[in-house]
Amino acid sequence: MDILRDIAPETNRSLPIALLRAREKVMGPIRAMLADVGVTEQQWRVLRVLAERGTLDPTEIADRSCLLMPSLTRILQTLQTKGLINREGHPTDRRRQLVSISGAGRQLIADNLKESQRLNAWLRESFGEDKLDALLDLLNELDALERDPKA
Amino acid sequence: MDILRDIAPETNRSLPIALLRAREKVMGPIRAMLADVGVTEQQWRVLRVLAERGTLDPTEIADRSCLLMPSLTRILQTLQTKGLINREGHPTDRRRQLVSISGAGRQLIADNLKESQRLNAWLRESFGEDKLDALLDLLNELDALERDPKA
DNA sequence: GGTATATTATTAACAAGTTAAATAAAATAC
DNA sequence: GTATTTTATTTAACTTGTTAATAATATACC
Repeated sequence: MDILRDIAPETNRSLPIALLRAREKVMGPIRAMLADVGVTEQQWRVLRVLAERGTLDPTEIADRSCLLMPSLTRILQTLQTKGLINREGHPTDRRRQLVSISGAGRQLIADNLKESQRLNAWLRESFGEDKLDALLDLLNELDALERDPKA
Repeated sequence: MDILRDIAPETNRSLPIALLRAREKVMGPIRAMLADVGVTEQQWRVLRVLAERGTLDPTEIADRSCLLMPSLTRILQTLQTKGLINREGHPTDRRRQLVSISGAGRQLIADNLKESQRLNAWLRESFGEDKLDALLDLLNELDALERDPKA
C-alpha cells in the first residue's frame, strides 16, 4: 500500500511539483493578460526576446526563450501569419534565417507593458524583494548543476 | 529598440524562465528513466498518487497530481488501456468514479523505485539538503500568495 | 575536388496544456 | 414534484512539449 512512503514526500515537498505550482502562480495572471490580446505565453516570450535583442536566428531565439526548435518553428509560423515578426534569409548561410520583430509586434508589447510591470511589482511587493532574489539565486544554482550520466 | 529594458531582466533573473529551467533540470533524468518504461511524466505522477493514497476520484487525482481535468481524462484512458489502473463507478454518486492502481501499475512503480531514489539522492547531495529545503520553502510560500483580481 | 560529418531548420506523430462548451447526474429551490 | 442550479466528467479545438526522422547547407579532411 505504501511502497512509496520513502520516495513520495508530501506533494509540497516534491520539487518537481512545487516548481510546477510556483510557475502556475506566476504565469496565471500573465496568461490571462495575454489571452485578451490573442497571444500565448510562448509567443510573448519570443516577441520579448526579439524586442530585447534585435534580429536573431531561430537557434538563438530558441535558446533565449527556452523553447525547443520544433515548437519554435510552429510559433514563428504563427507570429508571421499574425504579422508580428519579419523573416529573411541569412546573407551567407542559406540554412539559416534572420528573424526580427515587426512594428505591429512592438506595438503589441507596448500595449501590454504597463500591465506586465504591474504584475512584476505585485510579485516583488507581496513576496518581498529579498525572497525573490534568494529564490532566483537558488533556481539558477540548481540549473547550473552538472549531472553525470550514470553516477 | 529597448522598450523592454526595464521589464525584461536577463533571462536568469526572470522568475518564469528560471522556474522553467530548474524544472527541466530536475525532470530531465526522471523523464529519461520513464521513457524506457513507456510512461510519461504525468502518467507517472498519477500512478504515484494512486499508489500513495489508494482509491480516489478523478477530481482529487487532478488536484494532487497538478493536472487539469481534460488532461487527466486522457491520461486515465491511456493508463486504463495499458492496464495500469482500474476504474469503477461510485456506489452512491453516479457522476463520479473511483480509480485505483492495478497490480501491473504497482509493479511498474516498484521497478523504477530504485532509480528514482538514486535521482533524489543525487539531487540532495549535489544541491545540498539545506538549500533544497530553503528552495522548497520559498516555492511553497510563493504558491501561497493571494493575488486579488485587479489590484 | 569529393566524400564524410556536423549544423540548421522543418516535419511527423503522439502526449499534454489550456480554454470553452457540452453532457450527465445530483442537489436545491419553490 | 418539477424547474433550476450546481457539480463531475468529458469532448472539442487549438497550441505546445517531446522525440525521431528528414532535407539542405556548411565544414572538415583526405
